[in-house]
Amino acid sequence: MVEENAYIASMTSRDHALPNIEDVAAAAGVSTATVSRVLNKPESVREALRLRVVAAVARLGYVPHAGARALKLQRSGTVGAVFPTIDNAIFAQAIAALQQRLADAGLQLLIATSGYDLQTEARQAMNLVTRGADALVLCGNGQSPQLLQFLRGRELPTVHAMSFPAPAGLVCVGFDNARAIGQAVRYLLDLGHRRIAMLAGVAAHNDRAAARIAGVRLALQQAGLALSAQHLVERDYGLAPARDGFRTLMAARPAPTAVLCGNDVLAFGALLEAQAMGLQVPQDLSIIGFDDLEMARHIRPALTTLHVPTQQLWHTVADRIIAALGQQPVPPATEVEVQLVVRDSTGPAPRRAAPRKQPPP
Amino acid sequence: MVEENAYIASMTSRDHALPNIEDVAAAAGVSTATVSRVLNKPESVREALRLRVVAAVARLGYVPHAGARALKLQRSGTVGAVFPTIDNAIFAQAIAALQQRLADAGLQLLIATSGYDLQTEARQAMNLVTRGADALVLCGNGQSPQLLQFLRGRELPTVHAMSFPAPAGLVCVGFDNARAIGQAVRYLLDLGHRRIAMLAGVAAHNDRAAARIAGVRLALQQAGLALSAQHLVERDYGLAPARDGFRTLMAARPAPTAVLCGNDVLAFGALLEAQAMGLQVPQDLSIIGFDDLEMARHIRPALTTLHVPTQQLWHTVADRIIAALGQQPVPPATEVEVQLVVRDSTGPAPRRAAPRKQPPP
DNA sequence: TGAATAGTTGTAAACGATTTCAACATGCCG
DNA sequence: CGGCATGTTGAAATCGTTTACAACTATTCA
Repeated sequence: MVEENAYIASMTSRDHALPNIEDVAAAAGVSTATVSRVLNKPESVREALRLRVVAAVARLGYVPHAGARALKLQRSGTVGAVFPTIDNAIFAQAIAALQQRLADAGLQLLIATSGYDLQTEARQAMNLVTRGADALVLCGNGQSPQLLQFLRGRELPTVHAMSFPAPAGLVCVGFDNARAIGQAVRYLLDLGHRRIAMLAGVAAHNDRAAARIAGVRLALQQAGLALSAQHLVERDYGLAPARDGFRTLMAARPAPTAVLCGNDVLAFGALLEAQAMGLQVPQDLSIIGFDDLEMARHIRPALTTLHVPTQQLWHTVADRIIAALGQQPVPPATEVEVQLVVRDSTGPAPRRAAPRKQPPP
Repeated sequence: MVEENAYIASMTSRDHALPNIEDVAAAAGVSTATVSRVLNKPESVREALRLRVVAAVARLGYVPHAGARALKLQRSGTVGAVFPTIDNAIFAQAIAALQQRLADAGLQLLIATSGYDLQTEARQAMNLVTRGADALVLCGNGQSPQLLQFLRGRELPTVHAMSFPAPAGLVCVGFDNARAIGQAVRYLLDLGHRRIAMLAGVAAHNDRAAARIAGVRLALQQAGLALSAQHLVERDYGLAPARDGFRTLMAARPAPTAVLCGNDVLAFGALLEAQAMGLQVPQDLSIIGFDDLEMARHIRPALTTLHVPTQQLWHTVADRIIAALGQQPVPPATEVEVQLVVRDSTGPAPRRAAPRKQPPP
């Protein structure tokens, strides 16, 4: 059966190239219109013919040409997304959730990365559009003006994820970074901490990192405190930079009794470096993260952190995209809830001024 | 300036749709052929004309239609890759390296995930081809027969990553999983360990996990030992399953003095659970991972593991794809070197039979 | 029986780019 | 000044689909 079919196939198909819809039509003895209908609206063609066509498709191994399809339909079934990096579990999960939901709607995700650089983000986004993306997903709302202008000109459905609210005219799904981290600050204040430091992401070119710093500033200010310059360091999101940054923070005098971290990766670095320095967490020092990665509940001491409902957030992003592509109305701003999860890396402020060592003269 | 341009644009372009190459040609007063040449082979058109065209392109915000281009050129400039998951740092790094190198060659990466399921992998791969992928990257060489047949029929350049060698006719870049893990086994044997257990990935539907188990079996056998059933558990790659699996292994009697893990994530789980159980690593128990993720050198005790040159591996994968698309010869099999990195999670086998507790009767 | 209707199928015209081929202009040489 | 090579440009065919429209068949009802 199989050999016979293969033989027929080799007789009927043009042997120099991939099978065509025309080849299939010829093989099935119908017109190309019928083949197309079988593939796109099967119920509109008679059972007998349909089976003949399906058989021919299978026999020739026919796959419709995506480009031709996109050309005729004026859409590619493709959604572009630009992430700062892929090498951070929070974005890996984001991609997984986004892709999954889009795939359910028959959409393919195109991914690009910006390395936290606005120019690169703009280039990559335009590149995705060039490649035929029907819609775009971006992180935050700190895009370069020229990119925003470009998108406005194209009327391309775009969703800004992980920020809330967004400037007028933009569709966003996310949370208020400043307000979210305020919860953590107030929690530390309630525990009696007064010397609170921040190990932040690099604010330049990253609106979320900047918002988190601003949130800490604001919450401290509301308690009559300030975030002193020496109690704020910014580092790239990586374990090695985090450990270095943490060491810098702990060299400040007076040393902080609590360190708020811009994300969980920074917090893991801080935790590990604290252990290496012989500090007891949370007795000597409290540490708080942001994101609630899987490792946060497994590491010892388990990390107190701000839980971001990543899956929900990115599923919602996908839903907004799907709605927009389906010409359905899209709510301009959607907020997801970020909640403090208290685990074992935070505790009451220590009584002593500086834990353990005295500063060198 | 900007407003003026916008005004002109709105006058000259068909206002109902995106600008066409014809619109650009009209705006510049040239033929579509010239516009195309300016975009693809600029040196072949006179300076004066070229500038007129470039200006028109900018003014209209023209972007060539990817589908039309793919249709005419019979290639999309797109490479598909199917990963088991994205939510594991080893694959995140892989994607980053692959994407970066492909982007340098003007190629866009299309990503899909299989969830470690062969049927899903086949579906996703075909989906990527349908979407116009010019080439394919797959993990391992354990693909379903029908997928392999489909690919043969299409003569689609395909690279199998992370395995070596590959069956005849397949192009692969990777390492010999069994041989690699053999190094770790021999190292443990040299340290005096005799009761060596394995916390493996799920072998069914994952040729790499299976090969690693086989490698441990073989290396033990060469030393006159065997991997007993109770000293092998398979778990999904996640911290929670890893901890559960580790607990199961340590309940075996006699308890193992060393645990080889199928990858670093499993090893992290084992390490954390060991600490939770009050075991001293490496005094009571040695643990070895596979992959050498960034966390491996930061976690305490630092993890002894098999270092995989991920970046090099995936850059090479990209190079193979680029060569194949450029009609250049492609070496069928490329091996990268996996090396044992000794850190602090391994040590001499303890003298006592079972660490700490005695087995219940 | 004939006409109207509903249900299938085919013909052919787009969709938007690239590129062959021919036409034209220009510069050079004899 | 004629002929030839060289360099630019445009007209038109082509890639593989989808779909509006027309054509045809079968069914139903008067």
